[in-house]
Amino acid sequence: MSAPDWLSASIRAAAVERTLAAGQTLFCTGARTAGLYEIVKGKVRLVRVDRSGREAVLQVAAPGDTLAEASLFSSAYHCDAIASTAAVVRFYPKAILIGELERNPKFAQAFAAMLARQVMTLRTRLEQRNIHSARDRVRYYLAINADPSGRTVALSGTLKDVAAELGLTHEALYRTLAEMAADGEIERRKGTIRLMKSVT
Amino acid sequence: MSAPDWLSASIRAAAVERTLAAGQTLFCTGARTAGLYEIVKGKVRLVRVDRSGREAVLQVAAPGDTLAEASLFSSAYHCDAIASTAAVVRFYPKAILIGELERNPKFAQAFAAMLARQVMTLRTRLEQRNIHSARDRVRYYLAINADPSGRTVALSGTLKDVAAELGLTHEALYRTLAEMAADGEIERRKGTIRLMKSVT
DNA sequence: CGGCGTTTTGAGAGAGCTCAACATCGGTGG
DNA sequence: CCACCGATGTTGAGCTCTCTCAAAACGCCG
Repeated sequence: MSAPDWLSASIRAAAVERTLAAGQTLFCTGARTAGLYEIVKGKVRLVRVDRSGREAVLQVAAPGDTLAEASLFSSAYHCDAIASTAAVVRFYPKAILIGELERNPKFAQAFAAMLARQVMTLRTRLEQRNIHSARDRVRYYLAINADPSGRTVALSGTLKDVAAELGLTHEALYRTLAEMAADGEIERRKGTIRLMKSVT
Repeated sequence: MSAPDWLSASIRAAAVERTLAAGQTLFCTGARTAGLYEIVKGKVRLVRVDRSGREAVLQVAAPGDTLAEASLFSSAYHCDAIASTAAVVRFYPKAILIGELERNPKFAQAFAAMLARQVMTLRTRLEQRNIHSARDRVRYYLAINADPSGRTVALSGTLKDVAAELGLTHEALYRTLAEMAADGEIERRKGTIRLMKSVT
């Protein structure tokens, strides 16, 4: 969720890089936890699959983000990690991180802060899921992902991906965006969306 | 999310207790963060209110749980905390905790572990919200909140509260429970629900 | 050019939401 | 002790909204 400025040089040295093809699985639910990953390139999504086969997207990690931080304290992964695009990840073994956590208070604090940010992000997503109207949910998404000017939103990946992240079917998202564009609320461009109304 | 075994005695000493009436607000969104709270008695819920007035329940803290941990690293609260019942909370000032975090690696590690557990809990709730069928969502809730025997679930508070936690209207929850009882899937008793089918 | 995945649009149905009425329970006060 | 009151619990009916299934246009890449 943030550039890993909290990873000290000594830890970085112990890291191993790994390349993933699009669609490749990094780890599965139930597998023993080995450590955490930092995304170097590409996108990796964290999902859980329920028995009906639906895929719930828990997180989409972009370069600089880390994956599976929580699993440091757990013996098995609780989600599947799948590369959305071709990707490169850096792997940090669990034992080294835990050792650093015990020895280096600065690192421990930074790590805790990172987890705290994750908690807030997840809460925001939970709040988003409470919005029933597709249009309001899209508005919320746009508001959160808008660039500092609050005027444009860069779309991460395909609209289909965005739909999954929003918990909508892709059809519902297409329709909603089309309506919003027709109402002049947004303007669609290649890979970005311009907000015409300022976000309250 | 866990008994605060990670709070050292010296920190405990600095804590202040406070009593809340049912419905009373502990803190509001946007207020400057003062520290975190431990629930001693009663229940306090963490909510966000969207512009349509809907209340999204982010967490229901019971005795032993802590509230607003993430806000240690943030200058303002991001949710409202409201007592669901009459409650007693213990307040731990931010400055003391941060000091301890820097000085005591054991504490920092325990704190990080607690946050990691929160992250997993939130992900589970996010997954739950992805389930569209009311019945499946209730099943999921029952499975998660079942006691070790996996046979009975103690209802925390009113069914209305549970409905809010599940992201359902209370009518939908009532109906679903009635149907499940009619189908022999559950048995309803005062304050508890017995699962008749074992959870897969 | 052909194939595959994304993007679009259409029509229908199901499921939960909304509004509404009523029952039930617990507490309060006369 | 009983009437009253508010909140919870319960059930009914209609409606809206998204999901689902379907089909077609578009864009990208080999």
